Amino acid sequence: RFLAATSYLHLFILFLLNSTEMSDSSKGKVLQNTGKFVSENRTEGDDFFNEAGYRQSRENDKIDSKYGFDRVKDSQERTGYLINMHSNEVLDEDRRLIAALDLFFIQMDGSRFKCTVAYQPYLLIRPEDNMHLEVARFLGRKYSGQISGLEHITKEDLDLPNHLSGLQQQYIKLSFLNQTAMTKVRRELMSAVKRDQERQKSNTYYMQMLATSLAQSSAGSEDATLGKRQQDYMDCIVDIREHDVPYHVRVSIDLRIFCGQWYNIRCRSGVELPTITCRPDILDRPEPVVLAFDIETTKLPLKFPDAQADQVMMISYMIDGQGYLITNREIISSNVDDFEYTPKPEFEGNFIVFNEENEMQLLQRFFDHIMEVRPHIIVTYNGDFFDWPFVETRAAVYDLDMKQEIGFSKLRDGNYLSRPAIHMDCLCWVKRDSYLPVGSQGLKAVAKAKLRYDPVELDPEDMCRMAVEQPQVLANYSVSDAVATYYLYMKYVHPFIFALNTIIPMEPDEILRKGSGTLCETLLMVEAYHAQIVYPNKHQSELNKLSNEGHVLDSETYVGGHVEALESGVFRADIPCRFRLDPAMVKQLQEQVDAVLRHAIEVEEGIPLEKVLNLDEVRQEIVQGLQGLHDIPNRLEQPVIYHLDVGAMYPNIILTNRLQPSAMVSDLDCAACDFNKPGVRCKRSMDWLWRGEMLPASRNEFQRIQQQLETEKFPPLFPGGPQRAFHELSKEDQAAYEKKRLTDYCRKAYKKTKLTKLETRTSTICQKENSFYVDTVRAFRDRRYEYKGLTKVAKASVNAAVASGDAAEIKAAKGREVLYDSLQLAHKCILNSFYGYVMRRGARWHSMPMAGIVCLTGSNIITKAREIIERVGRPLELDTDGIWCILPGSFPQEFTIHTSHEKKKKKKK
DNA sequence: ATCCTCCCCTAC
DNA sequence: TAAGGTAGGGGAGGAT
Repeated sequence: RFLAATSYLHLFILFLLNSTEMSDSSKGKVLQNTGKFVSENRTEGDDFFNEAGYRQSRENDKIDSKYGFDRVKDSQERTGYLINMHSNEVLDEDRRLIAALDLFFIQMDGSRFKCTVAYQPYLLIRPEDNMHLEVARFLGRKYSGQISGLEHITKEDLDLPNHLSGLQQQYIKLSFLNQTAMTKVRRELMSAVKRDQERQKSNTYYMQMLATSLAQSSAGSEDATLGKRQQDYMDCIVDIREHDVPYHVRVSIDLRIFCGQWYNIRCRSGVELPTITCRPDILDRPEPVVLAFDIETTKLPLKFPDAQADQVMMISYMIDGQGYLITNREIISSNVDDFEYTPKPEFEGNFIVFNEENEMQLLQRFFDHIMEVRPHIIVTYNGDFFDWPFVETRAAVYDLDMKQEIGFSKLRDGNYLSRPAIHMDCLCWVKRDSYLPVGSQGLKAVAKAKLRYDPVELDPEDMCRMAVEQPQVLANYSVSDAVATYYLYMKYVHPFIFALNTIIPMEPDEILRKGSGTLCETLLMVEAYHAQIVYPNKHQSELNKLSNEGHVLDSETYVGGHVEALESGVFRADIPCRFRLDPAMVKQLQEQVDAVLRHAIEVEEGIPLEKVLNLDEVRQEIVQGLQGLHDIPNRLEQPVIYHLDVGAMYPNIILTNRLQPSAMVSDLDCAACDFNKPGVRCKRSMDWLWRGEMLPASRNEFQRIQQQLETEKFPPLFPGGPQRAFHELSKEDQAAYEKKRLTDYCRKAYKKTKLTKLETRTSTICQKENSFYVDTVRAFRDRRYEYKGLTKVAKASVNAAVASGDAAEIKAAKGREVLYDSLQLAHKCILNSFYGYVMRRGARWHSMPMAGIVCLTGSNIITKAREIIERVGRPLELDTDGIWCILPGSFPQEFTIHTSHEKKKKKKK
């Protein structure tokens, strides 16, 4: 009774606080006490209202308002560009905290608003067959305080035997008011499922034993299980799905809401779902307020700056192209005047200087300026690990709380983030998407490679001296980093991230920072959801797996790309080489000339053969050239050097063979499938190479070591705790101890710790399988082709501009060329990840056979190509999908085809 | 002195 | 917690 009294008192005080606050801020509309404040069915352990959650939600709204994102309360229709989203919690009309997604919009005129979509988080569970109703009733009772909705649904399950005939899997969808409630219930459901799976495993062994010895036990065991079922329905839950989808990803997928798009938004009363309609017809991008900053600090000679002892000397930043510099006059010996730093005409930088007395005033000035302009996006270069933590620490020295001042603080993975403003760290883009080698990932090198100018460089050891001796020079340098960061962001990072934003259901800063495999998986989740396909759970690797021969596997994988280094030396077009051609191969090429020409002209260029004007001449020239090579196959002549490569090899292998994790089927899958009739063509057999590294010890030796471990004691879980027996350790720790002990044993007994084995394995790929995976890959490949096409167009316009001598146009066209080229490169990285993703740890769609097949198929293609080349020239080096080679200079190479088609001229190699 | 493992970095 | 993959060269440093 006492507990109940305190909690009511608590709620009541919070309620009072809340309603006064509301009437202050919401100007007009005040949430009324509906009288449902303390609802009848509320129970003690009820999580619908928790104080911490409520305070957090208020905190969230406060900081959002500080940046001008106030929650829309009227029902007027607005058009807004969705720039960001964050999960939040709001009170419903029963004053319960419910999960919601805050959407951050910019309007055409630059004004801002926030709109909130309430959406219940959910997960799926699958009870044993014929137990759905009972389990649903049971769960509804057991979790009446937590579960807010319970629904029987069906989903496409690609692991379900015979699903191609239309069979679907049935699930119970459990919805929750908020994530706290879901997490709590999920924990118990998951351990129930885990228990069941272990029972299943031992059951199979048991059943196998039974099947071999006895034959008449089925009737009795059914009765036994029936009795048990009535005891505890928790044990009837055999699977749990989609319980680990981040909330904002869930809402974004289900409601098809993506950042980087325009929407019409009309809110309705209370927390009813607002209507949100996409406006793909609006193509203009709004211009968000972008602030890029960079700091210079003092430091000791040959040391890295230490935020505890060193100071910020300068902060330079750009806001929408206008530069600012704040100096710390305690360090900088004289005032710095306004100046200009424009490394290139298109990267203009006029700097206004604020000379502040000391570091505290410098920081305060910076924070005040941020709150004055309220940037949508703050840009840094390695700000996550240098600038932000340094500023935060220095501010704390003066009792300035950065989170209080501007809303930024260290959140997940040590990244500095805020709710209303996005932090874009350009270094993340450089690492994942720029295709620059690690040695060129410094800001200076990136500016050179991507912005195409030579930035000011300065030895860090000279900086402190220059603060005293040459403040203006230091200012120039300081500012150059802010300029590079700002324009790098505007030119490359922003267009790329906000292009991906429209197809990947995440927050912009996540799209910038997540691994490429996560981006792939999220794209796949979007496709799967809309194809009604239930998500597989995250893949878990088996601990201390045994090989087919009973050895403990240290690691297993597949053989990857094929590499050959064939010749070394200096090869140049002006140094003659000796060639020994194979006349039979030359003859063969000669015979295929017609077919090759037709394919190149009709299929690749899309020009009908009859529109070609000089087909015969070209054909004749090629045939004659080859004839010359055929007649004199041993030659000493100047070479031509080629790199021949297969375009987008892995994605195309995936597409042509319809390779996808769920299509890798076993005999059992096919046996259960209705389409499996004699002579069917849906089963494609493909080989791959498995490679395992295993410990040489036998199974018996391994078991002896396991028995030995059972008798030993192990270090406590926490210092000072009791020692633990082997079975008290976690499964992972057990496996680690086993492997460690076995390795030591092998070193002594076998004098080696590793046996490597290769095996050719064959897998069947179902060609009828639901194609959502390959469809996703194809869509992404085509997206990349679009950017490649645009690169080509831009290149052509550079040439046209050069010809016309229009300086401004040359620059603009070159800019477009670099932009589209880097967009297509970035897409290439994610495209290739669709192959690598299937072997990623924890991938939902995981498959070693699929990755192995991709590589072996590619390896065969490139090997075949090399065999042809060595008969008409000399291959020098071969790597995965390309061959460096030399051919005789007289080999037929380049021809111009004239057509009457609207494309006037075509060049063909 | 030699081998082995780990780490870093690049090519694809 | 979050996490594309394999092939392969080369250097540092420890074990034998």
